[in-house]
Amino acid sequence: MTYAATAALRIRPVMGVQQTFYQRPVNAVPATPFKIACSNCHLGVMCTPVQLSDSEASRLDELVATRRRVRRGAALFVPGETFTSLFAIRSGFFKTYIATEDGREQVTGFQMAGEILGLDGIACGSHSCSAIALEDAEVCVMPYERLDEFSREIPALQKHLQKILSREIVREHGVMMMLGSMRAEERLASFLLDIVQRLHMRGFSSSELVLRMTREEIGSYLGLKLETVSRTFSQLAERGILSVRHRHICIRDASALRAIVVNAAH
Amino acid sequence: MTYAATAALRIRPVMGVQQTFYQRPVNAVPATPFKIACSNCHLGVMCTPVQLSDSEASRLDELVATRRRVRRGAALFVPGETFTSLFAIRSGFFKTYIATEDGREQVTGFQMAGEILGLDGIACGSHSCSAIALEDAEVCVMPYERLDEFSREIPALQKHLQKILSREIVREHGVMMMLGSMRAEERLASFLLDIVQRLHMRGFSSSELVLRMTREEIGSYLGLKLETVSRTFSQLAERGILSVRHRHICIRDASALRAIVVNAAH
DNA sequence: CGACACCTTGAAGAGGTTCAAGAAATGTGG
DNA sequence: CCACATTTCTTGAACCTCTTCAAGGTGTCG
Repeated sequence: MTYAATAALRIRPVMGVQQTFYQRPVNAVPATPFKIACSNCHLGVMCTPVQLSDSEASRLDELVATRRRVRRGAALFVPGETFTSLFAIRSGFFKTYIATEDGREQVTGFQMAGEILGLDGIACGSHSCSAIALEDAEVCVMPYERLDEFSREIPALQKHLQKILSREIVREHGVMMMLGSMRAEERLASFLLDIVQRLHMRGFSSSELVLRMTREEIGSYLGLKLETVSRTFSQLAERGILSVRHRHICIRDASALRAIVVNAAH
Repeated sequence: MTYAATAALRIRPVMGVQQTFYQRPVNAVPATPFKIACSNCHLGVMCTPVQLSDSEASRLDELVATRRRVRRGAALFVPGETFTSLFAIRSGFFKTYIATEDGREQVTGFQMAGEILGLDGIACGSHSCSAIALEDAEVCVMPYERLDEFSREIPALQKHLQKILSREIVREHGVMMMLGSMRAEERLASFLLDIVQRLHMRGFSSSELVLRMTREEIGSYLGLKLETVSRTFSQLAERGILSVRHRHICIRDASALRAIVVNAAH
């Protein structure tokens, strides 16, 4: 077993079934192996790539001030909270959402290990959305001031933070496309493909997954009501494209699922 | 007339009616006057605020490599094009949109003078969306490498670029909310309020505006068909909230318009 | 094991889309 | 500068997708 794989296990222990959501099926072909320990972690990509000298690399170890545990259901930050740090997800699963005065909520994303939370706070010094852990989680706390200071010394870091921000913008463009011009079935299909692809990058199955969010949260993200999400799951299952047992999803016909997203003429 | 107002005229000449879209009505109370010439320009905010020494400020004049004219209907950049520069809009009006293989388009935003284009290109070194001028425009070309270099010397600049990126993320959260959980009328109302507020910040009327985009482009942005946009305009006009003469819109009852966005219970 | 949260499914209804036709602006070329 | 072609906009009617309301089922957790 490579160091990379060990690291992966460290990030997301694969133990008992109860704990092991998004578990890699026993008989699955090992997914594309990691090149380095943190290759599936933005922070990792932020630290490791290419042009870092040893001294720079060791300097980066100081970037993470502390770790912070977030229990399932608890908030990592809430709107209005002063922005002090970015958070790299070490383990666990989050949702972010915004709320309006009149009580409407819109889930803006689901984040998993290796992704960065808190980017919204840079804009005006306080957070504008909530980040809620959907399973017990641990994050690396990176004080923004420190990050900024390090960026000045390590140009690659500065550039990388900008890339992470830009990537989020591009991701949201995709969400806008989905919300603006796809039908329910296409939205759910592209959602599942997105989640499963990101899990696959982390070494999990590309066909099986356990959702960490409710139908209502999926619906909020997709701009649909929970009943519509449920019905659409059922329809895809009936057509043999998925098996759905509550939150346990198995993609039986991935190309059919992709075809739904792409071929959806009109 | 203050220098600020002069500068505003320089940016957007107010001459004949044919040329003067978003014209400030003759009898309108002058809108919140500019504090400084570029206060309504991200680039300006990037350059001018607080902690810049004279030498730093003069250094920033070198940031803009060239100006570039973009004719109405022409592209500033297209998907796949190598990312080299950010663009500050000096005058004119743009739309950005992404397209899928199957020909669907989604307008991701409308940009006006003082706003920054090209942020999507940072993510992976090439642009992922198109930027099209909706009226003859001029942009300041800021080579990214140079920007990056300057950022290292001028910490405030580095921070400001991050803020611009983060602000775009937050803006898109708002779009997601709109697309995900608002009805047609609410979407159009929030769209108009957004546009008119941004125009007002630039010294134009807070009640009159001339749209630079078609119903179809508005519809694409709002996740609606052009017919629905047209009908919704008509309904709002019938209720006395707007006057609509093609692209010339007059907001007759701004608080009613705001109430549509906020009070939309459910 | 029982309470609670979550999910599924049905039926009726609303909001938005589609298709179609005509009217109003805009731009073009003579 | 005017007439014509083109684009853009409006409006109607039928249709369809998704929502709403409601009831019952399933899984989870204390």
